[in-house]
Amino acid sequence: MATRYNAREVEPKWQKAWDDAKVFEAKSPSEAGDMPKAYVLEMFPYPSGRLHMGHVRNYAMGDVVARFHKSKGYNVLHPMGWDAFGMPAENAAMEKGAQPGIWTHENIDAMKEQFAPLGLSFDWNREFATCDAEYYGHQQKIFLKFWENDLVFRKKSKVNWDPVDNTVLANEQVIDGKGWRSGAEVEQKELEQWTMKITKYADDLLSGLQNLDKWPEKVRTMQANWIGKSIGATFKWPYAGDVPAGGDENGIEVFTTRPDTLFGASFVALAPDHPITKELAKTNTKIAEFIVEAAKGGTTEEAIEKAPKLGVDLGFKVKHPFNPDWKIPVWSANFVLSTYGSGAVFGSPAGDQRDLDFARKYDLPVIPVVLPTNTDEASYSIENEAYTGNGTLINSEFLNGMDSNGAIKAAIAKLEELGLGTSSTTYRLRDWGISRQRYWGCPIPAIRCDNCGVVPVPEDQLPIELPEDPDFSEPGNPLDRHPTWKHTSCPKCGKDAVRETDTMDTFMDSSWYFARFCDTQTGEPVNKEAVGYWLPVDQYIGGVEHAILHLLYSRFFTRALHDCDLIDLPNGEPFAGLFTQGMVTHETYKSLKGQWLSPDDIDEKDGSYFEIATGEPVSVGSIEKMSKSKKNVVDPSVIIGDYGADVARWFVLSDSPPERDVEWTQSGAEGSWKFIQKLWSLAEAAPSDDDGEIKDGPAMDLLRTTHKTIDGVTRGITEFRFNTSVAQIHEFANALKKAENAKGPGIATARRFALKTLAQLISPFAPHIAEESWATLGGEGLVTLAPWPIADEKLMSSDTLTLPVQVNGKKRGEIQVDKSASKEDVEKIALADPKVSSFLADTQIKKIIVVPGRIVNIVI
RNA sequence: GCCGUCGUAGCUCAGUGGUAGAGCGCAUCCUUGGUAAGGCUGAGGUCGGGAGUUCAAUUCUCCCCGACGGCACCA
Repeated sequence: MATRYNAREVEPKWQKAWDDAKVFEAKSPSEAGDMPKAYVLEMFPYPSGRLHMGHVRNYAMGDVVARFHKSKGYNVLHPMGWDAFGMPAENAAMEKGAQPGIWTHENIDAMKEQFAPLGLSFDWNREFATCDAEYYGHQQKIFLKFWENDLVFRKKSKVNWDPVDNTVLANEQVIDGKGWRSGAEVEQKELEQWTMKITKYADDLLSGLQNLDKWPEKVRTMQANWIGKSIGATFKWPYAGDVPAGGDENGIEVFTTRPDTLFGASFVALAPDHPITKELAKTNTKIAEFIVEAAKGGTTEEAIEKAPKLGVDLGFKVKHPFNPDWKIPVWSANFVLSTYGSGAVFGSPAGDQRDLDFARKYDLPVIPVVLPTNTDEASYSIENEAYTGNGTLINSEFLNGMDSNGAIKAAIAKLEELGLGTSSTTYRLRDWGISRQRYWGCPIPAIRCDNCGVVPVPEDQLPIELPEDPDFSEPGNPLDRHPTWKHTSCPKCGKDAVRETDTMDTFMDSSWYFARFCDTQTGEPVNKEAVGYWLPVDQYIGGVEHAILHLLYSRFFTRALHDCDLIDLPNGEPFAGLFTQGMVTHETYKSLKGQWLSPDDIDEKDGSYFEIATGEPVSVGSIEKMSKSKKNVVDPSVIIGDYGADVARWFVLSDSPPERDVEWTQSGAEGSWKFIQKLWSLAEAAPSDDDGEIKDGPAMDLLRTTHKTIDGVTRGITEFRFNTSVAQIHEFANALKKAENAKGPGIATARRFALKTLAQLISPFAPHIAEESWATLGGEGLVTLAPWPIADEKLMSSDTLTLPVQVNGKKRGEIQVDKSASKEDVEKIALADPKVSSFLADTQIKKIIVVPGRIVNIVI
């Protein structure tokens, strides 16, 4: 008797079976023996309290990979935890009076409850939250190690300062120059920051990218751009007169990638906050005014792009390095960045658009020095467009006639000979300031003592725990104004001292959690042996928005941990394979009044949408990432409640390629529901017993289809194209449906084999119905633990082929030939085909092209 | 401006130097004891546009158009 598939009963049953059998617990290296290991990790979530569809997609993908490897006999580590520090908890504290710790743990509990019904193959034994004192205590130990090894230091640097909330803001928290929370105009402020020496590894982080062949090209390019290696020369421009106030004795240092254009120099420009500029401004109001003016420009990209070139003559000159008689004026210009290179450049207007714009504005000379290839020197001139390419050097004394590359080398050699400079490499990457004036983060284990300066907290005093009674009634850092927390004694001299009240950037927390997962019980920050076994993560999955920050910081951390001898990871790479999945999107809806409406608020009638509450028409907007603000969210828990986890999982894996966005639609969800039902009806209709050997006919066809499907689905998984696996399973299900009416020797055997294979193939995607089908079919044990089927290549194709026959490149007929037929035989059969021959009447055949196994083309 | 990805059926996407495909949707019909349904059949495509290479181009090359993403006063 046929029954309806009831996900609500079936899914919890199998989740319990997996739990009872402890199938998702990773084995220790010694238990694993010869098993290969697979560390599958999805970026751990921030515990916002609600699971969203993006999570479902991310974790469903990881689950496919993890379950597949499990079936392939790997020892799989697939852990889950919580990236639990950060601003939202403090915002909740300020808005609702919730204590961040309590609020966060409530959220974790709520999300864990939502995770459970999804049936994901996590090893929950290894769960932790980064806000656990145990975890961040270890992080403090790592911090001390880094400190010992000069990988962390204190540095004054410019930061975004929100004067209302009294805190540093990250760049991404500054929107149009204003604090995202307070709306206050953000100030640039010099602050002492704890800083990670990521630039120590700049070159290694760059060259390491080349070996990450299982990373998306896009991410590698983004990181390479971010690191921004430039090869060129650093050299000095000696002063033509006295050393200006604030200046280095020997001259002004500049960096350039184009020393070949040196003879085109017409000015030297310093950043508005270069020491010389700042010093001169003290006695010169014009310069002082310029600094203020230059600082005004907005921080948005648009503002930067539109900002006109501005400058001020600083009133002194330098000598050209190659000709001491040639005096060049020194300016300060708003387009020179103090944070890049030495904060000073020389302007060679003919070869740089910015320099040209500047020169035209302030009437400085423009000397063409690079002649593009195949250009006549006599008629060559620069108007308002600089030539930045390579060419032949002109107007450049000893460099004349050389090509750009040769001239670069010659110019550097000359600078070295003169003792003014040398070839050098500059990076765009800057050291990582990690101080945050926040409560809800990992306390920095340092103590400030009037006698001894800044002193590390002794390791045996760790963890420095956060106080549980922060006061959020006013802006600023609750740690700093806490009545007792910061007061302590100096570990060195014992006198009264204060703790560092800044906490660490939350990106610190996520920079090593994957190493902690390897052994969450160890009393050390990380267990070297376990890390040696599990790392690198074989497959890491997450959003592309972390392409630079999190992934670069983690690559830095593993290098630093290795150099501090905390782990052994010679090539320093934490993630061997990376996949960045697309978002889940949904249509947006607006009411007549222009308010966003949730999909739950609307109804469809005859193809148009109406607001349920008012009956008014609804305008359908663009398809966008699901977001609370636009209300275009579909709650995974509701979907799971209505349709079950397998349907939700199936949907997010079906339509789009994993790296692209997927649009959630009601009809698509219903389609997934129907398909799950179909899978169940197929299993139920299975013959109860085999009926002998599979021979020719429908049984053999089904067997071939089965093997083709095994191959296709497997490749879809290993190539991270789950949507193609899903499509093949659809086709396979159709073939099985057809086979229900088929007759012939061995058809029951073939169907039973096909159905059991189907259960195995769907198990990484829709594991619950896979188990239920498997059990119905009499499969042994859990399908989750059954070895992955292997496609028999011999059975993937048939003995005869259908070949198209073209006449002059157009298809005119089809012929059936034996796989082993010779070219001559194929020609004969093609020419004999009545359809084909009708096109050949009364003509001369010029040529017959036979491509074995593919096609026949008759040229007339 | 620079870099990258993409453009195939109404929608979401496979695919390939040689027969243009799947799922969903749509239409017709069948079933109404698998019923928040199921099944049969079908329509629907100058494979973004143009040029080139080739016996043959949706596929390779070049140019153009469009969409999306990243970077961007980085010397």
